[in-house]
Formats: sequence, C-alpha cells, structure tokens
Amino acid sequence: MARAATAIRHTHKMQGGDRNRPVLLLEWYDRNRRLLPWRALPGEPVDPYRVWLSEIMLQQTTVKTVGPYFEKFLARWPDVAAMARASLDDILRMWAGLGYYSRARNLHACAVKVLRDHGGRFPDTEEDLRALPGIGPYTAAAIAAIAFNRRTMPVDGNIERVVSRLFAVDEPLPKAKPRIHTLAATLLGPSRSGRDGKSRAGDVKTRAGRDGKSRASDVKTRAGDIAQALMDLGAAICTPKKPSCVLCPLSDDCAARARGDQETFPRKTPKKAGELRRGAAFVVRRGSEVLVRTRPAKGLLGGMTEVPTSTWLAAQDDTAALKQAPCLESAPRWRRKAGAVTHVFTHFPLELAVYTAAVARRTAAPEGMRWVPIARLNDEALPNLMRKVIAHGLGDEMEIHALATRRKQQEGPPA
DNA sequence: AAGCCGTGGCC
DNA sequence: TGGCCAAGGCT
Repeated sequence: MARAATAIRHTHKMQGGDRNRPVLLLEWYDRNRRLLPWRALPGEPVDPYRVWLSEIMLQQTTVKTVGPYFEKFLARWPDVAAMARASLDDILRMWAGLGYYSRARNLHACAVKVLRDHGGRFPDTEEDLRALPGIGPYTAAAIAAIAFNRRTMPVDGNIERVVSRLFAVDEPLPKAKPRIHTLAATLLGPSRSGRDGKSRAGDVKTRAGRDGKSRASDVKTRAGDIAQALMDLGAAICTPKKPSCVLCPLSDDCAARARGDQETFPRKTPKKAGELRRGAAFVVRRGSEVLVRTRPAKGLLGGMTEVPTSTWLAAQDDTAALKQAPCLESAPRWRRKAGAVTHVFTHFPLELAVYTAAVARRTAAPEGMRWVPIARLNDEALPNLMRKVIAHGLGDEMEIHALATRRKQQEGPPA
C-alpha cells in the first residue's frame, strides 16, 4: 500500500496516501452530500430515532423505495415511545410492501426494549446497540457513528465496493469481509490515544461542528460523515457498473483504477440459484369480500395477510395443488384463471396458479380464515405477492384495480 | 455458517 | 429478459 505519493506528502497539496483520504472524502462530502429525510443538516442536532428507523428500512432496500415509508412512519410515530406503544399489526400494515418483514417485527421489539430498558433513549455505544433486536454489526456501527459520532466504520455493500476497489481486494466476498472491514477502518484516519472516539461534548450531536460550518480537516470528530461520504460515493460515483472515476476524489489513489479493472470489484463467489416452486392460490369471493388468513408469525412473509394457497413445492403439478383448496360448505366450482402469477424471492422463484370461486352470501369462513371487504384490502398487511395474486384473480374488476396499480402510480405505501 | 428472508429497478 | 443489485440480520 505504500505509494509514490510519499514524495509529496508534505507539500501543500497532497494527492493520496493513507493519511489524506479522510480529508478528501470530507471535502467531497461537504460539497456533494445528498439531502435525505433522515439526515441532519450541518449544524443541526441528529435524532438517533430517525437514524435508527432509516437504517433498519435501508437494510437491503434502496433510498428511493424507503423515502415514502420513512415519512409515513415518522409522521405516525414521531419517537421511540410512540412506536413502542403501537401494535405489531399496525406496524406490519405500514410496512407492507417494503419486504423482509422480520425487520418490522424487530423494529417493534426494539422500540419496546429501548423504552423499557433505556428510558426511551437509544444507547450510544456500538456494544449496547448491537444487543437490540434487528441491529447487527453494520447497523450498530452506523448508528454509533452517525448519531453519536463514535469512531467506528459501518461497512455496507457500498463501502465494500468502494474499499475493494480502492485497495484492489482480489479475494472474493464473503471471505474478504474481515479484510475489507480492516481496510475500511483505516479511512477514519489515525485514532487518538486515550479516547474511544466519542467526540467533545459540544460536538457529539451535531454534524460538522457547532457553527454548522464544514471542516474537512476535522477528521477526528466526523466519523459519521466519513461513513456517509463513502456511502454517497458508492451510490453516486463508485457505482457497480460504469463508475465515474473522473469525478472521484480518491481516483488518484485507487488501486483498481490504476489497474483499469475497477468494474470487476468486488469479486464474489457465485451462489446457487433457488429452484422454481409451484403452487395454487385461491381467490374466493363472497359478494364484495374475499377470503384471507394470516400467515404464521415467523418465516416467509411472517405475520402477513394472504389468500389461502396450497403448499409451494418444486415440481408440484396443478392437480396436486388444486386438491389443497380451502373447504367451503357450498363446495364451489373452481375456475382457473389464464396465466399465472410469478414472483421472485431472494432464494427461490415462485409460480402460482390462481383459482377463483364465488360462494353464497352467508358462507362461513373456514377455520383460521376470515372475510375482508375488497375495498378494505389496503388496510391489510398484504405483501406484494398477494396484491399480485388478488389482482390476477379479480381481473379488471372495479375497486381492485386501484390496488393493483397503486405502486405504479408511485403513491407510496398504504395509508 | 450457510441458508433463509421481499421487492423494485436497472441494463 | 434475466441476473444483479440495494445503508443486512437471524438462526
């Protein structure tokens, strides 16, 4: 990692070198930082609740997708105590469509724990944060750095990419994680002796100094900004494909760029694709109502609402799936809708045949199921898969149309 | 420790 | 169009 820049280390314009990277990053960040709803403006106090909420939502989820959800959650639950008082079902309904629903369960559990065990204030150390549900190594470091200016480096996918290029880490992920983390931490600059990294009392909760002025030279008290600089850099410049190296503040210092193969980083070991699973979904209408049930609390789509379905198995044929239709007193005639609903989960693709039936007005819901007015489906914790299934089953009929097209119109999450 | 866990956008 | 990617955590 020693580089030729040594010769100009002490000149007034240093180009590269380990010690200079944090300053270059902060200078770039002070000019190019994104304005995000959960991000404090320079000089503004940081709200750990907002940092936490955004970090949970942003786990494996894009900034664009999170935006409207974050605003809705914040408007409804302005602080941890308010969220702790909410019901899990209310949170699941607000979360519907965001995916990875265990995050919503942990969100609620975390709020309850912060209120009960920490008096409604988030702990300000990485270790204590790590003990909270839904907060792993990354999120603990992110909150500690961004909300409390702890000198620690959260390493997300963006930073893995930036760092793997900067140092040309040839070893593939995930094996390279420890090395990348070590290298990433060097971007915080040299540590001070006798401190754990928490900055002076007056600076703890503000970005870039009390006066709101950005000081790129103030490396030691801006760990959170260095981390966010790397994330913004990864999102805007050091992108997975076609990175804009000419605009990068670290380009003169980038090992991959020097080799010309920056797009090949980070290296990754390929993972095996999941096998296609098939099944059937049953859309039963009783007048203007449909039959639904709640999925088991944990596991796939845990705690979410669904229409009854067969098991989802590899190589399951339609006949086998149809035999698992819900038992209704009036023994309806099932009609198979043309086509099918396909959905891709992280670990397997799914193809669901959709059967519809109409039953008499006072038909009872089978054990564990219930009738819901179609007009009120938006109040349910309906994952997008089930929105697709219901839209397919009901076709272009009336109210459901709004349900099916809600997302396309970018109206955001259900109210 | 590797598999489980959603969804939408992009090229 | 399909594979990749996105501010990962849990078991």
